[in-house]
This record gives sequence, structure tokens and C-alpha cells, in this order.
Amino acid sequence: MVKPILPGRPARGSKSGRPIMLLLDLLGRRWVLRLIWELREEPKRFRELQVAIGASPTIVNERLAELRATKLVELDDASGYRLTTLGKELLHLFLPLNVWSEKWANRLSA
Amino acid sequence: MVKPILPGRPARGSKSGRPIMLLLDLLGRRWVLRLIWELREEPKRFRELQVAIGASPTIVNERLAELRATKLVELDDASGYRLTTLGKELLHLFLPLNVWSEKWANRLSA
DNA sequence: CGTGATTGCTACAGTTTCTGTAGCAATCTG
DNA sequence: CAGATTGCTACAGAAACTGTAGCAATCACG
Repeated sequence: MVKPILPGRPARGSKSGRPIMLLLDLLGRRWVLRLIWELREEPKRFRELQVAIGASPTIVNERLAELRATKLVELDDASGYRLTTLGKELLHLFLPLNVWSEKWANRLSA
Repeated sequence: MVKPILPGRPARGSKSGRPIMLLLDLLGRRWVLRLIWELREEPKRFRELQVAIGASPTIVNERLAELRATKLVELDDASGYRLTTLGKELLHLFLPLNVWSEKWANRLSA
């Protein structure tokens, strides 16, 4: 088990508990960005997510727990895992990456 | 050695090779976001980066190599590691996270 | 009722990734 | 020539992740 992400507790590699450090730590954990990305449109079930990203259930569960503890994702019995209001805000900050990544890929293959 | 990030090659957990998947894979690797963040203001030396984030030289070197291969970071002999133009563009997409993370932290501790 | 499907999630051995420490070759400094 | 700084490598031990199996709870159908 990895150190939890919680306010006031320092992130890995940071002595301060500054929010940006916590956030970068959280987002830098394997599959976290992908999970948020997969939930960008509609809610998904546990297995659905697992298959979509191709990770083991162990780690999918762990990451989902972290995302729930940090109020970015919630589990709705009727529809499945979905982004919270906070999670949607974060997603919107990320959406420009989609467009930018195309440009980036072009520059790489050039 | 982890699978390299290169255009046309699929990211971990993705069959497609779509740029956004490559980008999310790259950014989701440990320390990558932190490294970009640490370079946001001025260039830094290898050891300086290593100390700043508190990771082992092995992995710092590996991640820097990936960031160089993907043209986000470059090494200038005179000043040290720094963001490329492309890297600065990416950083600018990330800057809003800094402000947002404060709000997020407040909501968590509430 | 009872059988099967779906749900979120856990157990655990094996593999990959990362850490922590030591140290090297090359370059500059005095 | 000694000392400091540079980027980087080696390697054993520790931590994180995978892949597979499976469990308890809930729901649907007959």
C-alpha cells in the first residue's frame, strides 16, 4: 500500500504538503490519468474500467479508492463509477491536452 | 526498462497509439509531472532535480531520457536541463492546476 | 425457490519498477 | 596536480504492479 493522498500530509518527494504537490503525486500514479480520462463521458462499471485500461483489478481498485478518498470520483449504485463535480472540473482542465497531444505527436514524427 | 513512448507505438493499456494515450502514459509515469513542474521557472542540473524531487538517480535519468526523447525537455550544457518550446506549451496547460489544487485541498479538509 | 449473471472487490505468487548507495569518466578550477 | 562538479551507471534490496482465481452480495428469470 502506497502512502495515502490526504491534505496536510506530504506527497512523495515533497516535505511540504502543498496542494499542487499532492495533486502531482496523485496524478502521477499509474492509471490515475487514464481512469479520469475513461470517465470523461459517462459512468462506467468496475470491470468496464478494468478492461478499458487493461490493468489488474487490484490496482484499479486501489486507484479508484484513492480517487474516491480525494473526492474526484464517486460510485453510484445505479450507474457505476463517475466523476464528481470536482472531478469534472479537473477533467476540464485536462481537455486541452487532447488537442495539444496531436500537435506534439506531429512534431515527434517530423 | 519500460516501453518507450514513441509516436505510432501503443501506450501501456492502449491498443490505439493515439497521441492522447501516449501523453497520458508518459505523464502518468512516476516523477514525470514533478520533473516538468520543477523546470517551470529556470533550468536545473541533474543533481539539483534529483534532490528537489527526492528520487533515485537511476529513475531520474530514465525519466529525463524519456522527456528528451519526446522533445519536452532538453539539456543545455551551460545552464542544465530545461523545457523545450513544446515543453513550455505543455507546462502552460498545466499551470491552472496550481490554483485549482488549492480549492480542491480546501474541499478535502472540509 | 434456485440457477445464473452481474456487481465490487480480495488473495496471492510472480514479475517489473523503484530506491539507496556507491562510484566512474569527463570537464573545469585553482 | 588536487578538488569540485558534471551527467550518468551498477546493483542489491524493497516496493509496486500483474495475472489469475475466486468470494459474497445483489438482481433477474423461470
